[in-house]
Amino acid sequence: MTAAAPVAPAPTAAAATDLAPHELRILVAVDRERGFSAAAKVLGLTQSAVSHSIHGTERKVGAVLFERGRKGATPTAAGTAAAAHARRVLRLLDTLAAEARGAEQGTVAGPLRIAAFRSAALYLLPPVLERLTARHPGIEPEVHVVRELGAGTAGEVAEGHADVGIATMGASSPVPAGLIGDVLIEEPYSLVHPAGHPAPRSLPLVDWHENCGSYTRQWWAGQDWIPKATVLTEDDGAVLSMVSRGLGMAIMPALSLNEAPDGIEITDLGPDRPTRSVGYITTPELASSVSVRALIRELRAARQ
Amino acid sequence: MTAAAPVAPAPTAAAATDLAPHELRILVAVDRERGFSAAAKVLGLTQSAVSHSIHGTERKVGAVLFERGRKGATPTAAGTAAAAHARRVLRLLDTLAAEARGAEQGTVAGPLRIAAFRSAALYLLPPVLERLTARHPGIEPEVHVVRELGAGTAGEVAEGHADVGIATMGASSPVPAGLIGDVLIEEPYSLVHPAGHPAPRSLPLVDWHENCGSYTRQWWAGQDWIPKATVLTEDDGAVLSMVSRGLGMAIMPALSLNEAPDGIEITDLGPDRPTRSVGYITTPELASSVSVRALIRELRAARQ
DNA sequence: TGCTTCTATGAGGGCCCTTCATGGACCGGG
DNA sequence: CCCGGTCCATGAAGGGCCCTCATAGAAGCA
Repeated sequence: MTAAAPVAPAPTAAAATDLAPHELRILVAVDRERGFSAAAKVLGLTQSAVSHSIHGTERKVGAVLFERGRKGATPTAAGTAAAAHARRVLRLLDTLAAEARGAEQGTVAGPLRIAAFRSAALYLLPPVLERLTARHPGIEPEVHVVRELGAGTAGEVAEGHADVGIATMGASSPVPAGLIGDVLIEEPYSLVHPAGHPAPRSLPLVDWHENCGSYTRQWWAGQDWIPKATVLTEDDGAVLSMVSRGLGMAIMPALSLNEAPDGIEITDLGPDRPTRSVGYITTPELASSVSVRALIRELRAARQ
Repeated sequence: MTAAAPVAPAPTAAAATDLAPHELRILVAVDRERGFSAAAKVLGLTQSAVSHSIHGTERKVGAVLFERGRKGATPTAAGTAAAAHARRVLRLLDTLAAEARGAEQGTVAGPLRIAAFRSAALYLLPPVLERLTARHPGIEPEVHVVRELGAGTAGEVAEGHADVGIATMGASSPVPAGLIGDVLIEEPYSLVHPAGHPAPRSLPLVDWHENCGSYTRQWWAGQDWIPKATVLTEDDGAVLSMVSRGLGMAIMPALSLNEAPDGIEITDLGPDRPTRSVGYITTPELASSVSVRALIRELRAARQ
């Protein structure tokens, strides 16, 4: 019974496959800073530590995560995917502690990162968040305005930058693969034009980048009226500004019309008007988190 | 730039708040087993290690997670919430590695880890892998022979040790939960016995561990012939060897008969013969990877 | 009162992460 | 051309952390 037996120090070798939180943080930092040295500086570590850590991570994952070059490190496809997951894991670790503390006190607390496109952040979220924080004072919502281009708000959620996304959803792709969500409201498009204009339909159509034409394209196809010209602006706020100055007319969803200035007339397009769906998106693992569920409940209640 | 800085050994104290994977595993085990000692036994650890770990976890989380009592440990509300999150974190950590590998293979090539039972690895995979590597020279298949006991090849896939598993599938449980797959071939069992034996059915039945009797049990139930004795051997190779030496007869699937030595006679069991299904199993994440899809395509093509 | 079965706690050892030194590779300028 | 600058890689040494080994305390049961 002395120290004779070495008492197998590591009976299971399978444990060597999971990544520790510090490894995840290093992975995320390298992905963000695009370099080992830069990541080391941000983390307060040595470049050597980062190099060793990434090396070990690549061994455990079984894939090359970064392309090392003279100008730093650029993530491979595997590295990008791994960093996205790492952000989600770290986020979930944060909520674990926050919600465990909340469960002890019977409250709901912790940060809640929301990605939303501009008009949703300005006109849809404020009343919702007001009621949410009134009901759960511990929740700290944080809204990031994201342009609904490319992956958009859903991309922010998938990559672990946000917990919940407010997104426009085409009928074709309701929710991206690997995420979950639902439609909250279906809002109509209306015609907006300078007030008192004699022939608004003769003006050029003003559109903006985020307004993926697919929502209105089908409607246009059924119209015998085709605008002579189309002007593309930066965002829906700029569209309204142009219309109010008499420079054109536009087809805009209801959310964007909350900020309609004077000098603008809004015309309903009738029963066949185009619509777009606005919904929420989150990850499967966060969907069961208390704060996310509380937010979704308020969103649903607000849609009426 | 000299050694002016005191080189603080622990510059950040915030790192002390996140939970390592092994702590999460212990947390989940205690929640499931309702006791420190029971969890320790399951994890192959000491009760002391579990106690220390939970203590540290509670300190990091900032809440009491378990109510210690005479009959073990029962989770508090905070403990239940924490354990639920811990399970999600562990699952996300698993998918991290799997999806990173999948993303890497999405490019062109990479290692492809296949878990297969013995006879599949010896007689089913070689021609398939030959065509696969001929078509995709970048793919490096790596076959692990796994005994089809317990979780078997599906377990290897579920635990992230393999990308694709070749498994025998009972009609009852086609594919384990959380994994996806499909049946490739349905192969018949045949009677094998020493060549020229006057009364082969009077010999003892030779069976082997992996041959989960469930496939043939139903067939036996419909037979009026019940073997006098059953001998259990290590694997199907040993069964064939015993039969060839006249020590018994056996009911074996076609795949195992590829290596039939001389002195063995194979008899078809007729239209009501028992069959077993052999299929592939993979994870949803990897199912979309190029190499895995390429392998499955070749497997399907080979089944004819 | 023993026996059994829980958990708690302190001391010590080994693993692993980090730092410290290097070194190699590459680029641009004098 | 070489030299300084910027990357990352690598091997060796140190320290923190986690685990095991003891041992103790507490509670139920015969």
